[in-house]
Amino acid sequence: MITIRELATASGFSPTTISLVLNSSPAGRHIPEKTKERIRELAHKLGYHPNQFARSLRSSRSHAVAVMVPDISDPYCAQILLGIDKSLYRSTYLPVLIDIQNSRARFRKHVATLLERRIEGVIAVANSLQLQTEMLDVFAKSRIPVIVIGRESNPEWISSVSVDNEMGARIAIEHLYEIGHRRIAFIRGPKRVVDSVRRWQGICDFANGVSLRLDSKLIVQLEAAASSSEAGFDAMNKLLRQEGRFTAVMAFDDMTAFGAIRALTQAGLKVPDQCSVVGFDDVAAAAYYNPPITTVSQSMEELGNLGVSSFLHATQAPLDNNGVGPQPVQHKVKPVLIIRGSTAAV
Amino acid sequence: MITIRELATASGFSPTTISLVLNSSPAGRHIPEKTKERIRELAHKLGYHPNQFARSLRSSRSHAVAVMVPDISDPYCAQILLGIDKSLYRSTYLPVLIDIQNSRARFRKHVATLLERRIEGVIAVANSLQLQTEMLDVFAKSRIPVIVIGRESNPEWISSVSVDNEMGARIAIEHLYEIGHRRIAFIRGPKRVVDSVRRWQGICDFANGVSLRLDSKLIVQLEAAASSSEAGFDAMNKLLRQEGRFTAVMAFDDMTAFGAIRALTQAGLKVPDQCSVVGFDDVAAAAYYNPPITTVSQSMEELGNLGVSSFLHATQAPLDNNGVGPQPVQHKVKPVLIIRGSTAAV
DNA sequence: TTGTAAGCGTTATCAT
DNA sequence: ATGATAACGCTTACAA
Repeated sequence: MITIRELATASGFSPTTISLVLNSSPAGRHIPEKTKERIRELAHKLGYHPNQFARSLRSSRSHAVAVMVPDISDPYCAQILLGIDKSLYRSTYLPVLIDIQNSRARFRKHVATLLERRIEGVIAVANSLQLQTEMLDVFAKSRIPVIVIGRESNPEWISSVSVDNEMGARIAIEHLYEIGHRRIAFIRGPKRVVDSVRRWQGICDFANGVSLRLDSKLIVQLEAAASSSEAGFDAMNKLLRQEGRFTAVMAFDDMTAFGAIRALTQAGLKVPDQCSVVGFDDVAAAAYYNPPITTVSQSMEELGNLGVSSFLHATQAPLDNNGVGPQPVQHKVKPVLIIRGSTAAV
Repeated sequence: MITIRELATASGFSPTTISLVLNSSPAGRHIPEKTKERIRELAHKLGYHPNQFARSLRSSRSHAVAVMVPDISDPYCAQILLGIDKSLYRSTYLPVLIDIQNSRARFRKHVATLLERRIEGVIAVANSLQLQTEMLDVFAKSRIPVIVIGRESNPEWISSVSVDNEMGARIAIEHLYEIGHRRIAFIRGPKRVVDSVRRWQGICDFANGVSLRLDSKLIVQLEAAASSSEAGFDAMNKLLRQEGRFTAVMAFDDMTAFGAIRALTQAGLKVPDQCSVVGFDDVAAAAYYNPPITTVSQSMEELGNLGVSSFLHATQAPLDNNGVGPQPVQHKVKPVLIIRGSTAAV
């Protein structure tokens, strides 16, 4: 691997000149174009690639951001990652993907790694509240900005990007209501997840507004911390076993909806003809499920984009701000209803 | 951020001693346990984290591997990533995730980044053949080992981990045959994809063996390079429009199968009662699709694991090998049939 | 217009 | 048993 000094000897110029040219430094503005040309050419020909370690060591800038996900195989994460990656690609930052695997031990081991690599920020996708707090402590101590993407929640003193869950739930139930559904069943998210609470709030608000009665028999509560299609399947079966009738189901999220639809189908009920189902998230599979499901889109790619902007903003800010650190920003994006084949008029 | 020198002054020892202790270097074996204890404690108390840049600069080892995926939001990648990540976690290597987004421009820009960061290897998931060749040139020049995971294909002079596609296709059709299907339709993968060819080979072999006739009317060919549920949907409709009857469909992969099932359902045909469908890959969604699909499992997590072992092997090898570089290894894993709800006896 | 030299934080080598 | 020193490759004052 060729170094700048070798390049210097090879070209007859000094390392300084090479450096100035290759970085287009303002200090090198008086170097004649011809020289620059020659140097660049030679660098290319010899396959010179500046050593980032040396560079980082000198400049104490790593140009790396940690991107933390609770579970990389979660389709919810995938879409957000896509957005993050696309945005980061235009910046000078390289993402260091960290999969926490919902394990505290892993989290802790990774923290050390990240600090050693001097990452300049953390973009965390939908971490559990507990991890967040811990994260804040440890990264704040090193003045590393943390941006949380995904779940609404956070203390005000941390930057976040999330969807307006309350509004999302409202537009979903509104849709069902408008196409004539009155007896609607609900699969509520786990109580400990903030999103569940917000979404339920949206539902209650709407129901109150139009004097729609929410029948407690038609409400099941998800228990496990993580949502899954299995949980949705079980919940739906519980709903089917009780006597109350319903024409539509609002699932906590898409995964839950998938399970619910399977249960419905297995019970011989056609979706959407005999029962409508709506999800939440607009996970990739929502579009190709059988049937494709009507859902509330979080536009997760955009969440990712916004997360990156927030990070970029945060790293710039210290310059403006006299040592206090940048003000955290709370982005909240508007959800959009995507109508597909899992809902129909009664 | 505290440095080793600050730690030295704070502790009263020299940087050398600190380094020896913190790295448990053999050279430090004569340092009394008490001293070591004290140093470690202080390091922890002051939150000392060795600067990896300095370390890498000194040792010219980055402890980083590039993990290249063609498209991060592809569920096929997700599972493999999971395996890679889990294996890498136990090693000293940090993955640098690179999403190529199927774009040559992105690929090229990233190559520079990777070389600058002195990554020690590349684990590439299912890249198109063209990119592979290019990759080999550029990385081979820098003696960086490349491992290709996923699609069977490669020249023998490159390490790879892939599933036995021929066998996979065979066990799939064998399953259909055993439960009584004789008129089987096929959605073949794109011609340019090596996997398609292999899988088709497996099918023909089996058909020959049992003298099963393959009706050309019942074969549709996917055109686009990438498989998608939409393509499967269209292909299935084409199949439905022609007059030949069939009781089962073998799809190129799971995504195709999803689309096919949707088309079948929309046409009023019940899966599996009126038509069985098998996929290939065992993507996560295969388990929670409606109905859950019978498919050939590539055990992608294991592919990921094997990819990492191959990489680890390759980086170790130069030591054994006198400068020639390690022998590439071709791993081929056995696929397994996962029987779920999309197939039934005739 | 170009070059010299110091220093970023670590660790390996050689002293003491 | 511990310490001084040089070197890894690069950037940037400062000199020329």
